[in-house]
Amino acid sequence: MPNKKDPKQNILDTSIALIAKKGFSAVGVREIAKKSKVNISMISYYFGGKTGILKAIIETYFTLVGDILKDIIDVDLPAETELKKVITGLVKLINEKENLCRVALLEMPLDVPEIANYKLEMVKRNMRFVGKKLEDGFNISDKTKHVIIGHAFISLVYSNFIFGKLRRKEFNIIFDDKFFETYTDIITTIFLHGVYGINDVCCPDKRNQKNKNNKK
Amino acid sequence: MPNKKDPKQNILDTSIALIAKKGFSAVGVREIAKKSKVNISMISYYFGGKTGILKAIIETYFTLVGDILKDIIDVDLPAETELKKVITGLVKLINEKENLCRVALLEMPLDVPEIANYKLEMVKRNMRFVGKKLEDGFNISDKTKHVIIGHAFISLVYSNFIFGKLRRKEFNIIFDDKFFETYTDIITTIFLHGVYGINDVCCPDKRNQKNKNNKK
Amino acid sequence: MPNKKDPKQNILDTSIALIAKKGFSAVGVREIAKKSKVNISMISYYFGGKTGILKAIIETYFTLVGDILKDIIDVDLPAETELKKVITGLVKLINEKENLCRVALLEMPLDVPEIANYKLEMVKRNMRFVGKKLEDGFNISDKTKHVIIGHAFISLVYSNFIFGKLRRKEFNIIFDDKFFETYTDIITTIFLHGVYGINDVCCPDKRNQKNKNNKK
Amino acid sequence: MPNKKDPKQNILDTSIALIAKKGFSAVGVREIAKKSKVNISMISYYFGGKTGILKAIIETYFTLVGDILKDIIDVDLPAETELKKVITGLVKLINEKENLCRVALLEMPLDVPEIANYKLEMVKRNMRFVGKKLEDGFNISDKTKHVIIGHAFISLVYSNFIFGKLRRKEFNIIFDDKFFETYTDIITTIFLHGVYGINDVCCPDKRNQKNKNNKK
DNA sequence: CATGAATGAGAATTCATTCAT
DNA sequence: AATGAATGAATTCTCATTCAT
Repeated sequence: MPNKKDPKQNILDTSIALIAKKGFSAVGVREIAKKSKVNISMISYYFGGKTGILKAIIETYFTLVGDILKDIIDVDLPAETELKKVITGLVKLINEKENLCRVALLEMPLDVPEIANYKLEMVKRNMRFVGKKLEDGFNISDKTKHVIIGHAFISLVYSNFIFGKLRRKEFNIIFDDKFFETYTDIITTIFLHGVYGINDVCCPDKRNQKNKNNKK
Repeated sequence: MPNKKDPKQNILDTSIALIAKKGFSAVGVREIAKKSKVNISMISYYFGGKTGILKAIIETYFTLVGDILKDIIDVDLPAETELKKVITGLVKLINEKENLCRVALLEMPLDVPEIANYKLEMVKRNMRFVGKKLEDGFNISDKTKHVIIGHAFISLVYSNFIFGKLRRKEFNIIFDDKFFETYTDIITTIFLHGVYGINDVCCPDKRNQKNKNNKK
Repeated sequence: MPNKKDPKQNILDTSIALIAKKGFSAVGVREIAKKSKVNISMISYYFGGKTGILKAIIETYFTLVGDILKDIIDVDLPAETELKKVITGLVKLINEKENLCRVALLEMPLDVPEIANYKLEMVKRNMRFVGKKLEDGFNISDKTKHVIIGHAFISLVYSNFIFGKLRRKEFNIIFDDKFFETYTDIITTIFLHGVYGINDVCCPDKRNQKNKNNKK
Repeated sequence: MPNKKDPKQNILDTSIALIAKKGFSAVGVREIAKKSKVNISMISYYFGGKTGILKAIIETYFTLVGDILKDIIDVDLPAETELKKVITGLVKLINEKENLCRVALLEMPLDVPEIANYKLEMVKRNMRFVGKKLEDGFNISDKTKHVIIGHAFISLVYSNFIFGKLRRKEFNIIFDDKFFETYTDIITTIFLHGVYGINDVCCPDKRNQKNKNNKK
């Protein structure tokens, strides 16, 4: 429990929870300070102001995502396996740090160009990974398609978190490890089958066996 | 241009644009009133307060979606065709009223239970449609899978709008009718192939015809 | 029930009830209009604005008080009898139109000199009556005493209404005709005995019999 | 002059003066802040909002009254002497802090139950004192009479302040120490003689000499 | 390093009144 | 005569930030 140890991390954790719930603008520094049990001035002191918190959150998120990607890319694997690993890694991240992901991805950059640009840079970098996979592994080279499929990919991975939150109480589904396993499987299947479908290629698994002509 | 005609609609249009850009909490009634060129008091007068605007937006959106679904469901069609028609309809709606959709779907309900409940009800109603299709047309009856695939569906359909906005200026892609045609095709393909993949069934088109030359 | 008949009186009645409860400034014209079931503009139309209502209320009250005094003064009676009649009349008025009296007497004139002056004029006129009685009937001619006793008189008469309202629910006293009879008796007794006491004269009733020389 | 020293007391003093003059609802926090030469936010900061000021005023008043009563009750005195001391104490308080008294006593509680209940509790406590005196010293035990005479008592004591304010400029009476001495004497005389009158007992002073048994 | 009082701009809402219909 | 939409000023309260201690 690092809450008592590091006030900066404490503020960050509280902020993530609050912003995920209410949105950045709707959360006040007073509220954050009170819940973090630190003095109001500490927020300006540590983060240079309210927007500094958002920046720190976004940085944390993209660092984590970067780590996931780097670990997978470093090892040379077939495109499919890589994608599956990436999806698994991302879903694990979302599962563990859902609020962080929500804030980092969905909160508007509030006309703060510094944040907007940083976020854009990160998104681009991650997208480049998907783009490369599509080109290398699936013979899709059209840039427009890259964009569409790239966004489809990230949307699929995050779908449960974007649209599921509102409906959690409605279901008696328990969001345990088993659920996330199923979730990862289904999302991976949809994406892989879906992308093969774009290339008019059936059955990814069989493709590998038959070694059909999917030239790069 | 009905801006000069109906001040209520004028306020609504301005609000949608501003909220889509900055988020609900970050937009002030002053700003809305100024851009709408109406008196600040008119917002309370017409909508009973700031949250009334958000409520009106959400109502408008779900009415539009309801109309799309109703038109398609009324005619009895095969599941696949229906899904494709729904996707086409939704993408058209998003294309025409992107900001409205963004606000209605992504804005947090701000702890206003009235809004949250209404939104939830609408989401549930629409989800039921996807659930029925999955059961009738794709032999998927597990409830957990319905939820996951349902959210995957809506995420896919909206993917370009959730994650694409930030990157628009980066690409020289023009978001014209042709783009949205391509977009609709790809999303439909991904979803259909993806869902068939879950059932370990290859090539949806072939499945139906069982013959070859499945040219897209 | 004149509510449906005369909208002006309707507005006035509603206003009296509301202002008595919440105070003049705390009551809005919207509230009055809504409860009176008339259009908001009618208040300006009939009374020339919100303060016009207060003016009308004060005028009504002092007219009623004036009528009471006139009826009693016209007939030539001994001071004591007159005072008792006045107290009886006023208590009856308060009993019947408590809210009207409360508003007319206790509401601050809000820096509207027109109202303040009118009210002052009325108070002076009524006070003159008490002053005359004190001089004629009780041999008290010192002006300072007139003021003090005059205010004591009016305070006594209104005491139940000024301080009693808050505590009504506390008691199981029923404010019926019998109560007001007792109330009138006690107040009259206190005032008469009290004023005689100032002159060091015991027992007003006996005084009349003994016809003592009550010098100041 | 503590105005420059303690901004909280400064706000309170200004508020008392303004509310006494115009009524609680008619006074705005802007006005208070401006006259107190503090920032508007300080009112919420110190008192938690506008109603917090009223609450603080009422608390101050009843604390002061409680102190007066306690000092007198602690010493065991005959009922008459005690009452006279109480009246003297209260008149002194009113003289010194007239506006405070006016606000605490006459301002409507504005439908804020917290304030209303507190005020009621205080009024009840103080009334109990008068009730006890009436029972012990004057053989008046009927509860209805207690209420009537209790209110009469407080009304008498405050009479000059309730009805006198409006007419101050009219008289050339100077409200100096001598006036308040006269005022205290007259009020005490009226009340004592008045209450004896209720018991049909003449001349309280003589009563003591003659040592009559004054049964009701 | 840490505090919390103080700031002034800005938040949403409500006000009494007016005016075209 | 009567309506109700529209106005703009005024309402209370909260905001993120700063600064002296």
